[in-house]
Amino acid sequence: MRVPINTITPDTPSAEVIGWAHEIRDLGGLAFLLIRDRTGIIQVTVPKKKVAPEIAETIRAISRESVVRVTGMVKPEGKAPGGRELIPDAIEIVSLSATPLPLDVAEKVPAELDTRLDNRFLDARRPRVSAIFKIRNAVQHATRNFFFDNGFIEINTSKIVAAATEGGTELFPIAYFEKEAFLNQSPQLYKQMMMAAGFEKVYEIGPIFRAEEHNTTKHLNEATSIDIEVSFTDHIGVMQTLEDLVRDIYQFVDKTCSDAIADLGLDSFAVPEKGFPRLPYSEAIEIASAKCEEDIAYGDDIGTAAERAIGEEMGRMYFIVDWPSSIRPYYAMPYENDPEICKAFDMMHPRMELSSGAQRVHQHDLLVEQIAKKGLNPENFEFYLNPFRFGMPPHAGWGLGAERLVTTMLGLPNVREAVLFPRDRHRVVP
RNA sequence: GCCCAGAUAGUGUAGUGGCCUAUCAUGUCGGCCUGUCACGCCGACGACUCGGAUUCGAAUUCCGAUCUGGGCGCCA
Repeated sequence: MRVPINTITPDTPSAEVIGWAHEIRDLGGLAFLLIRDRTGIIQVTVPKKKVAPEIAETIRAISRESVVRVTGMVKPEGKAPGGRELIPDAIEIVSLSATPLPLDVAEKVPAELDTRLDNRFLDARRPRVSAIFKIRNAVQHATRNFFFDNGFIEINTSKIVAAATEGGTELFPIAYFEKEAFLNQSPQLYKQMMMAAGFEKVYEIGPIFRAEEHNTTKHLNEATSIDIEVSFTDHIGVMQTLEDLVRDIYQFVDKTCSDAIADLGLDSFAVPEKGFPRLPYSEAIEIASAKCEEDIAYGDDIGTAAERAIGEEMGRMYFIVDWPSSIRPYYAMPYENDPEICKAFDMMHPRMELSSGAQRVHQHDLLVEQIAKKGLNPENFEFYLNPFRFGMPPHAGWGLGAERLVTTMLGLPNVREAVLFPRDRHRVVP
């Protein structure tokens, strides 16, 4: 019976392991074979004169990264990693690996991200890479738990749509029989429709597609969005939900992923403290214009340099609130007493934006007015506007970039590190 | 969309016109080696992205193509 490598202790009498040949060190009369599975590494020690001759022969035939099965006695051994080693009774090559390897799994020689992504299955054999995806798994698990516990309904909406929901962003056109269709850039419209459907609290974890030709370490053309929409609340309410969720995710990762965190070599893993500051846009602009060379004025979008300057000043996760209505989408609810600003927010990590959301406009006529104000034709929004005519409750929501959350949480240098098979400007394979 | 940079063995690199039959590491193959843990030692193998130009001579300069990385804008 095969056992996971990390379950073998110095007290284990005997074991069968199946895993990948991580390294082979042949000293002549004595050989060491390191076997790795997803739980850890164990050393197989082969004193060639004391084991069956066919075992010594098999050892010579093993190439690195082959899948091998070893059964044998476990011996406590201070000199071996993990304080134990395996003395083989039998070794079998289950699947021989070809040589040379396209990249060095043992990480003696680094590989560039591009090489790694071309050979992602090999790259992901490296503990520091698989650790990222174990943590990503915990992030999504914690997210689903959080929403389930808080009475949210998970929805799955179509990624094939007839038109843009928000405008602005470029869409990927696809052939849909005799019609033109697109890959969806956001579940925004569907979430809002479910408010009209009376679901009250919904969330979706799903892909979003954006055909923008950006080329940065924080953009993807296919990303995973954690999206919520909640009725009978406002932006303040969903901001609190967002802060609670993010802290909950960090706590869950902290509690359940200590091995993965250690594999990543993180010195510290800090759960963000309660009470993310709510920084009004106008104050954010003041900080940015004081710290940045370039001219930054009220009404400008917050660019990369400004974002960095403000993040430095804040030094923790924070919200930017009370944005000018002019630079937010038509569906962001303007303040009743000051329609020049709106109930929209961004949630920021000092490094980058993680989420944006708002209380939405739920009044049909106001929405038409807002669409027209943006220079868009309300007639093109029939499909979107229809639910607003038949009893749309007040509601608010946000979208949170799952990859960015993981990237900032783990201090990864590039958002592509947090995606198994990233899609960017140049990459469609594998 | 705009801008910048880069492309050398399987991998990661050195190399600013002749000293390049191209450096180093890792790897692979062969040999030696009984406590390695980046094992060590000896030997071998393996590369200048493509096309054009300049030049007596190009990995190196220039032009074009292809591929790649990054910055900006916009965004999650």
